[in-house]
Amino acid sequence: MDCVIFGFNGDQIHVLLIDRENQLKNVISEYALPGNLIRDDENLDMAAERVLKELTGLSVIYLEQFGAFGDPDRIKKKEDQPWLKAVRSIPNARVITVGYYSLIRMSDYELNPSSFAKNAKWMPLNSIKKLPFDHLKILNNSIEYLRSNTKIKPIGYNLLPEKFTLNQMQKLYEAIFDKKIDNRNFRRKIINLNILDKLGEKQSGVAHKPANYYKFNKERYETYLERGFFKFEF
Amino acid sequence: MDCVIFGFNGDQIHVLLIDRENQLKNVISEYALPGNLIRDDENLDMAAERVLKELTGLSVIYLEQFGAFGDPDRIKKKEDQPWLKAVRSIPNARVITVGYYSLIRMSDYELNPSSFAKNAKWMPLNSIKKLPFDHLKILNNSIEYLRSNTKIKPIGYNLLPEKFTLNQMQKLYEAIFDKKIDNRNFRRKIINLNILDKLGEKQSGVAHKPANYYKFNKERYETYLERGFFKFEF
DNA sequence: TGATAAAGCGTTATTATGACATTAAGTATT
DNA sequence: AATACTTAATGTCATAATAACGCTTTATCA
Repeated sequence: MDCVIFGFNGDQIHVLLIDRENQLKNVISEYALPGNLIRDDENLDMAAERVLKELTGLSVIYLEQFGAFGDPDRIKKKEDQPWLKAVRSIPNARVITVGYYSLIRMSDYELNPSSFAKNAKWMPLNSIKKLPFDHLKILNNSIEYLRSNTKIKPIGYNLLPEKFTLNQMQKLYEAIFDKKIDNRNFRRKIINLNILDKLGEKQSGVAHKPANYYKFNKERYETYLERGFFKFEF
Repeated sequence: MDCVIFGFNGDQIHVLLIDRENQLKNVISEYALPGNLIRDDENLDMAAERVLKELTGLSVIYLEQFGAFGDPDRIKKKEDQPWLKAVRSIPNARVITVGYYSLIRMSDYELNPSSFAKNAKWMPLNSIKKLPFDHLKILNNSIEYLRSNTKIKPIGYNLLPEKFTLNQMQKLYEAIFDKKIDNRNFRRKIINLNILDKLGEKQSGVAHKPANYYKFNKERYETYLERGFFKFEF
């Protein structure tokens, strides 16, 4: 069971990693995806929730499964052995893992540091070059999954603040796809979806034209979550 | 490891099931998805291939993972106990399964019955009302997965005969989505994709205007397999 | 020769798309 | 008070895609 928790800070996509050094001394410091074994009495969704909570303190409402990973050598890397020997009762037992991911507001997590584990840390997605085991593969899969999900479903309810501007939303999409998007076309598309309600409010104190605040229309958002938007509906 | 093998006979979607009675006497006759335990030395893709081959004789080129299933009570149904006791060394051990699916031409399978296991059988998808364990849930998930895949990728390369008519292709889509599609709009959409090459050939011996045969343009087909077709590309 | 059955073409009104430039509304600076 | 600066927000146009339709074509069969 491994969890990929994506966060957005208004600019970059981040991933929540845990520092295994704090879990165990005299093992090379290394950040990893929060993950652990599944108990015999819990289902996969429950396991994901529990593991995440135990390792990071985070209670996340919605975790989604995106794949299972089971290369026989996924825990065979030499540098991963010390950690396994220290932590697992059968260090070299074959382990298949199930990947879960979620999207959350980074700010929600940063605001209450006391209640969270000290060894969890946000890392900018682009800066993650190395992870133990097959976590890099798992991470890459989760990103692909996130991207294709973003193409067929609305997204942002759990990543953006409750009130947000269209440009904040656009930045989120740009961060996910790692590319610039034309602002007029983006606006038109999003607005025509009708998943947003325009609030009367505007930004204040900014040294430029203040933007309007929007929030998601939950009902329509959820309709699209179920239905999806496809080019080929037939 | 459980496999959902979809087949198309020109009219209905079928699913390949195995009859457990032939595997083991004095157990209630029941059809199930081909499935078995994963070995310690094989990865998930390999396991799916092997399990399928062992249980049905089928060598399938392409199996795709669609999900992991791990409710603690997925093998706790009373009626499934005799079979488990007879077959598993630890009958009530907790088992998490990974679902794989594939699409194949039924005719390929029917033409060489000798080389295939006698206890495998095609069942029309619509007629499958009961399966052991959580196989019905797995099957339903695979169908959902197949449908949403069909909306974002070309499909049919492994389901249709090498040469086929546009109407055969339309019937495949109608079978997958279980609904009628307008023939002119379907043709236009498919043709504009440019994934088909029109052969000079026509049907013969049919009591109506003979249809043109087409085949997939592999190159463009694969381009779309990778790229997908999305409404929201940004 | 006409009935039958499926194949396959075509139109129209509406909507969505991509590519592109300018104006608007605030603060900050002088 | 005037001007600079910065981001927000709106608009157009040519092209492409869509859904909802009806009619013609080409074969066999009786």
